[in-house]
Amino acid sequence: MDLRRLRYFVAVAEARSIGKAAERLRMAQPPLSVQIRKLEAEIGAPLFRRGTRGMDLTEAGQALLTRASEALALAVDGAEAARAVAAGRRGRLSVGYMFVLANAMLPRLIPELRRSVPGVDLDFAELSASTREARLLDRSVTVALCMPAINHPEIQVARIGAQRFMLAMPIRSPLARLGTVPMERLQGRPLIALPPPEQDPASSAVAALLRRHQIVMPIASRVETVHSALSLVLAGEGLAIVPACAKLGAPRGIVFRPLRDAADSIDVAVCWRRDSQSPLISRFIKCAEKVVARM
Amino acid sequence: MDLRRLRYFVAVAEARSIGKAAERLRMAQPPLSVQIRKLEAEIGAPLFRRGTRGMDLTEAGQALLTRASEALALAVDGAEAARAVAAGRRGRLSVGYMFVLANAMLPRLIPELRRSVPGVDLDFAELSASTREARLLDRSVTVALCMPAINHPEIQVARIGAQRFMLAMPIRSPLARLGTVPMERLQGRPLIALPPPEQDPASSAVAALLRRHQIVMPIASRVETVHSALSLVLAGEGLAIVPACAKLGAPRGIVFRPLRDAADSIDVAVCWRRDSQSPLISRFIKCAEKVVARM
DNA sequence: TCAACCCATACGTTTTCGGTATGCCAATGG
DNA sequence: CCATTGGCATACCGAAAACGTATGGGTTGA
Repeated sequence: MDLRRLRYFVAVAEARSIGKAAERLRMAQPPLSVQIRKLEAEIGAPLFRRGTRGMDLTEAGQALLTRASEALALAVDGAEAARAVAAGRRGRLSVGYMFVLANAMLPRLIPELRRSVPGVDLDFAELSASTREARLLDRSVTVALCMPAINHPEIQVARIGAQRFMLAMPIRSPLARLGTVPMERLQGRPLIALPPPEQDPASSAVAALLRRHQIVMPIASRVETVHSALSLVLAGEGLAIVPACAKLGAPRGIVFRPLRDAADSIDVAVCWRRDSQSPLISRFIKCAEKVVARM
Repeated sequence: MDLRRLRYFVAVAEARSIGKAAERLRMAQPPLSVQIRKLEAEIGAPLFRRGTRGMDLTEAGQALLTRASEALALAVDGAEAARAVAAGRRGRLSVGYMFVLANAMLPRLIPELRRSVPGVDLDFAELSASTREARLLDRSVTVALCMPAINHPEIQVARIGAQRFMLAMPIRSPLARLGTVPMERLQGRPLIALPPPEQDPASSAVAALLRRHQIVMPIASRVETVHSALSLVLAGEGLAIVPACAKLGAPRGIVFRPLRDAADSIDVAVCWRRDSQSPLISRFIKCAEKVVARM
């Protein structure tokens, strides 16, 4: 069963004549006649009644015609759909994100994306650092919004901005009086930490910052997310060092202060599989850059 | 866009490997590899990611896969549907009939047909004699139940039985006393006639019967159908000479009597276009014969 | 009876497809 | 570190299929 034959068949059925159909198909009449007879031989039944004034579908031919037209349409539609997906005009863009970042970015990012990639299904999932990496690798997400970037040979990274570290504390903490908190004031105070570096690279940036200033902060608790950390800070369990964007959506009663002499920041990055060459990725990066720039 | 290529593509996508797919397709690996690359060239985008352990669909490939599978299924289904119609396993059988006959036959004919041609859509239409002929010729009905047969070079006929002529009269008519009515008793009595022979061949059979016995009956009325004739008979407008099957469904107050010395009968026939070679027609004839035999 | 129209057949040419042989690359194992 | 294995890609050749030109045959209509 050959698609060319079906195309010829449909043309002849519509033109009700081999000659007319051959003209429309830009070919000579005899080979078309041959192809139609071969199709009839393949089906095992006549598809046309040959009259003296052209061809006319038999009932079997009509049964074939409807399905053949559909099959043809599906084939060209399939090719077009594949091209559209390859060109980024259609498809799915699945984004893995972390809540701290997304809370600040998504409200602007989503409309930006809808404008930039119309016709593409968007799909967002809040994921922990290690899950983001895993789901990038198994391709169940297309891109991940990370802070900091994922470090993995298969994963490619585009830095789209940075977030300064801020100290988060309860509003009635004595440090809250200061506009900027000197690093040495952190010495010995309890820290609400994120999971250790092997699970979440964010905490290694904090650790590096403290180490550089020779500050030791005992770890009062380890929590999964920045927002959990802020809850413990509010409860007086300790201080947290978090990216500036955590301000958005932080509970009332928490204040944020920059750390004096510590211009440290943490990279905001888009990560994706090195072998995913979808044009949606660069479009996503452009959108994310634009949103981060205005944060 | 070639259906073979799509078939190969689907096979490779399912096997996730060119080698495995080639095995399943009973062909060597290199030509399959070539065909896949040709398909990718035609689409203009890679459909697979080539890994060291086989092939994996890209997003574009997935978009193509769903449609390609559907197109393949439709193509084979189309071929099968055409074969089924040609073999009479599916299709449509459109029957044109006259009410007198159908009234007696349809209740048995329809179940018979459903058993004989399951899967075929049945379609019945009551049509006048001239309309039956016209709609056979333009193929809007497949077969016609006629009494008598249609006479036309393009139309083929199978005689499936005959109906004796009966005299229909009001129950209180003096002739009703007789078990059999001698032809000479009809002389001069008013006749309720059907349309003239050029419109309905049935009336020419009646005319021939009367002429042979040298009976003249003035025509009191011409009506379209046998049942209209019976209504006028009931009203006392005249007598009617009708096929025996008219008894079924005749209004109360009408009696039917055979005509003595007149074994005349009118053929019951199935008619169809000479060039409609559908196997449904012979099945229909068999069913109709069976039903007529038990009338 | 002739011309026009339309489909079918015949034959030579060209395109395309499939098979075999072989190369390249990465992962695996001693 | 080298050899082996597994998988896809490339090259070349023979075979099959399709297309075009030329032509035949049947029907319609002037």
